[in-house]
Parts: sequence; structure tokens; C-alpha cells
Amino acid sequence: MSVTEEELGLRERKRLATRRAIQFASVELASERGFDRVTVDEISHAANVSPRTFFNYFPSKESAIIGELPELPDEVTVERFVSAGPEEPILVGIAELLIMAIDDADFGGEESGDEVDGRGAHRLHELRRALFKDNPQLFAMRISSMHKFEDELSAVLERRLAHDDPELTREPEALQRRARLIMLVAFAGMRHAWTTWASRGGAGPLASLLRSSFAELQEFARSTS
Amino acid sequence: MSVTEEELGLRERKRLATRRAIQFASVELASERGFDRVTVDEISHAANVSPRTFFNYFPSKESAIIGELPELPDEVTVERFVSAGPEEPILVGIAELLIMAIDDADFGGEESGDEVDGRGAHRLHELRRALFKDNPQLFAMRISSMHKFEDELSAVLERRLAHDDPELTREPEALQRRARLIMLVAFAGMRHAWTTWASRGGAGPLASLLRSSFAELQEFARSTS
DNA sequence: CTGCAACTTTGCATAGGCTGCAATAATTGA
DNA sequence: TCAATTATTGCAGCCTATGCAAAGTTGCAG
Repeated sequence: MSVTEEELGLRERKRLATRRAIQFASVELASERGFDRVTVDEISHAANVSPRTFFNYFPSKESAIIGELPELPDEVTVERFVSAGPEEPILVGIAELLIMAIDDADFGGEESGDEVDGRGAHRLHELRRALFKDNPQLFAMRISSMHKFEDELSAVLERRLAHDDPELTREPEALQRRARLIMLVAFAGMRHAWTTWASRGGAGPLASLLRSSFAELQEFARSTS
Repeated sequence: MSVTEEELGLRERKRLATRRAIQFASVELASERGFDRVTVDEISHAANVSPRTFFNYFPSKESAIIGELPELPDEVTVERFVSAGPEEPILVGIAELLIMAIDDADFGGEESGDEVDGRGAHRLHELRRALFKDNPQLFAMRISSMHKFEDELSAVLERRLAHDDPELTREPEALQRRARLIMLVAFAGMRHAWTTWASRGGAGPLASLLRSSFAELQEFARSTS
């Protein structure tokens, strides 16, 4: 039961609607014509706002298209991951974190569509996925825009590593480096999942492909050590 | 003994010189003022060319700053990697390939500076390294511009995997996916090395940090399997 | 329900990246 | 030395993006 859009004043509801209208227009036009054959003017016109207003909502054309950035799940879930213990394979845990982080509708599985909430949101996500499938450069842009998320994930991994082996906290630098390395490997897994998904024409839920990629990662780790 | 700049006509030598002048001006001005507080006009002026000429040499301001893209070493070296055999740890081999690919001066160790060839090239590389150290975003740009290299490396890894285990060629798709996964992990290692380098203030040769990062990668692989 | 405060939308002006085109200039090879 | 090739440049123009101030909305207290 998401809180979105219930109990909001007219002002905020309008804002939400405008935001979505712009995103929708962006993604739809980019799907039809390609990212750089659409102008902000055209998008704004399709969304019934002035070009200037477009830039009040998004800092760049790109950002209107690539969608919301991932966010770590709630602290309870994070804490469960952190304290899962050293026996629990870390890659599996990370995969689940990522699946949650990257927003069900965008990345995910079932999607019970009866919520009034996500009227257009669902369709927007589908369009965006199709767009990304045909434009790897957009996926690359999306990845590049995740610096903040990278740092957050890195911090969580640090907690996990410290919890698994308290010894490590005696060398904070090494701990941090290790966390960052694992974060980068996780991102490699994410990119891999996406590549696989795209090369198969976008069939199947991304979430399960992500699990597969992380399994292959595990397998590679085994074979190389 | 590099072939560069020997036995070239006046025309090509001028072209080379102009190219370097532009790169130098770009990097120097960006160091002083930051990437987006320098205009192409200013760079062009500093390099004594018209702004229009700037864009005859580089497709974007960015590309003048980030420098040449990495290239795989010669086929002999690549073939040695491909046929190293399954007992040879693949990550070590990849690390050496990367070190060669990313251009000694840019990434590397000693650099015997007595070549007449790299008069300004050496200083340019140093400046660029310093610039990258303080601007992680530029390093990110550089990484993003390596799509072609990613594919090349992926192809080499495919050959290596097929050579190590000919069975794999019976499932070309799986082979390709595996190669790509390893390539992405290798890039993770590269980013990690660079992060470490930058966070330590740019001390020490990048090549050895790359080896360290790949060793940590190996260590992580062992610990997680 | 009125009117003020807070916020949003918009137009306008401007900077800066980037491209096509056509004129001019330099280099090369015969 | 001349003609072909290639390089440089200016110019006009399109597009993204930002600051600023005017005009329009919404929300809320009286």
C-alpha cells in the first residue's frame, strides 16, 4: 500500500501529474524517434508545459527519460542483510537488495496492477523498459547517474563486512576498499543482467535474470579461486 | 621504439601538433578552473586554433580532455593470453592486458623519458592524471567512453575461455555471456584501482594498484565461494 | 470570502556546445 | 609551378540549460 498521491493538496497533486506527463512525453517521443532526435521543446509541447517549466522539473533532458534513481530499501530490510551472518552468501543478499532498490515496476516481477495509484506509472515503466532495450546508451546513462546509490550500497556493504568479521574494523581503509570492490562487482552483475535481458529481446522478468547473473558471478568466483 | 611522428609528412606532423596543443590546453585549463568553467572558445584560443577547428579534431569538449581510448596490445601478446591455459589465473592475465591497453604513460610505471617522441606527451599525461584525481566525474566519463574496448576485451576473453575449455563452444550464447561477465568484473577491478589511487592522493604507479585490486578480486572470489 | 503569502508557470535574454556549409589557405605530388 | 587534396576558418543556426522578473495559482488566516 503505497502512500503516494493520497492525502496530498491540489498543488502537490498537480506537481506529480506534471512530472509524470513530462516523463511520459519524454519516453514516448524518445521511443518513436530516438533520444537525440527529440527536442525539449517537443517534449514540453507534448506535455503541455513551457520549455522553461520542463527545466523546473528536470535538470536535463536525460534525467526526464532515465527515471527515478534506485534507493536502498527500508532500514529494517537493510539491517536484516547486514546481520545475515558470514555463512549467508553475500552475493545472494546483494542481489535481493538490488532487486528491491531498483523499484518493482521498473525491474521487477509480478506487479499486481489493480492499484489506482500507478495508473500511468505502469505503462510508463513498460515504455521505458522497451526504450532501454533498444538504446544501450540510455542504460549506460542510467548507470552513470547512480553515483549516490553506489556510495550508499558501499556503506551498507561495509556494515555487513564488519558484522561478518569484526576484525576488519581494525583497518578501516581496507574495509572500505573491500566494500567498494564488492559494490563494483555487484554493479558488474547488474550490468550483466541487463545486457542479457536486452540481448534476449527483453523477455522475462529482470529480477530473475539478475539472480542468474549473480549465480554466474558466484560460479566464476568458484572457478577462478 | 614507437613509430609515432617519425617519417611523417609536414601535414601529418602539423596535425599531430595541433591535436596535442588542443589536448594540452584543454587539460591545463580544466585543471585550473574545472571542466565546466572552461569554454571551447577559451581552449581554442589557448591552442591557437579557431573554435571551429577544435571540433574538427574532437567531437566534444569532453573527448579532448579524457584522452585516447585504450587499445588491446598487439595480436602476439593477445594470443599469448588466449592460450595461456586453464591453470593460469585468468584475472592476472587480464590485469596485464589492461595495463598494456591503457597506455604506459597514462597508467603505468617507469616511463623512460629520453624519447624525443613524447616531448609534451609525458607532461600531458601527468597533467591529465592530476586532473582525473581531483575530478572523479571525468574518470567516469572516460570509463563510459570505452564501449568499444569493452567489446574487444569481451571477444578476447571469449577466445580464452574457448581455449581453456573447448566444451564451452557448444553453447556460444553461454560462452559469450560468461566472457562478458568476466569483462565486467575486470572493469570493476579497474575502477577499484583507480578509486584507490585517487583516494590516496595519486601516489604510486597505477599499474601496481591495478595488480593489487585484481588480487583483492581474487581474494574476494575465494572467500565467497 | 477576502486578501496576503508562498509557490508555480512562463517568457525573455543569454551563454555555451555542436554541426553544416562554403570560402579561403596550406601542403603535396606531378 | 600548377592542380588536386586536405586543413582552417567564419558564419548561420539549432539545441540544451540557466538566471531573472513578471504574471498566474494555491493555500490559509482572519
